[in-house]
Amino acid sequence: MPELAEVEHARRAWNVGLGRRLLGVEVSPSAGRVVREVDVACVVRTLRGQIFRASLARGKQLLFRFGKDRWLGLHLGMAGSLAARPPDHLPGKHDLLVLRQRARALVFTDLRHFGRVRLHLGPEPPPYWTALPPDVLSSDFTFPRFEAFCLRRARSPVKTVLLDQRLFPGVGNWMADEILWRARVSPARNAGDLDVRARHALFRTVRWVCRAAVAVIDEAWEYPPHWLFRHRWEDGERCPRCGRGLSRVVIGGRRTCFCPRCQPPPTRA
DNA sequence: TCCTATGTTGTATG
DNA sequence: ACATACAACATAGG
Repeated sequence: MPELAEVEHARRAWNVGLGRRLLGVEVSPSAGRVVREVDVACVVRTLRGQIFRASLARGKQLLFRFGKDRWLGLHLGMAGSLAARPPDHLPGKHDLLVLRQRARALVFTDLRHFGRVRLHLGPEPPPYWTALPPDVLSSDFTFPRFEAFCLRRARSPVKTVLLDQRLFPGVGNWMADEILWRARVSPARNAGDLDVRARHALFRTVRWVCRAAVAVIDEAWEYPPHWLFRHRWEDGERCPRCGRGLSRVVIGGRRTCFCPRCQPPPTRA
């Protein structure tokens, strides 16, 4: 379930092992697609015996440091998760990576094998990491930058633009719907056609939803009933704000749920 | 059997 | 070079 908040949750799930040594490293024989750009033997050789030193998350990207200069990059794909298990954990079918410590096993599970494992050696984080765009909650996520990006993607539906990780790292399919619903912007409207009110609402709401989602996962672990999240998954549900029946369509190849009353579609000229 | 699913990427087209 | 659109990837569950 990896969007921004779940990725952050995954990072914390491994933190229980910080400061402890990796006694063994196991890569599942079926991890071929996920461990596709690194040699399996190299992963084992690089990480085994090292102490787990740091964990970082940026958008949907995760980075873990072992020893002084060994970095493990993870992307959870569509259905990946991280967990700490008992030390004698027997790897399940989709446990693609298991890092053994004395007191626990740190496990990367990926049911759909859309995730990605990377490796980097050096005192600094890998170049791709350093080049990642600013977090939406950082001070570098500015309104002018947001506006310029909307202009660049002027002919795309705003729903599609919100999924662009170069500007909205961490925003995924359900978060994009949540943002648009709260900002009262139709997902079908082109990014270049947004009026100034809609642009401000979106800019504010992107940050609000990202912050709130992390807080919810941290505290309650369940999104409240007044979130669109709880109502977007099947046909026939009602808008938790106005009670009108929700619409479900496909935009840019992705399931999109919105309220036709709160988010009136663009009127065609 | 067919459809769906919280994501990215390669390729084709304009 | 840039923007846009979409099939493809692998798997499980309804």
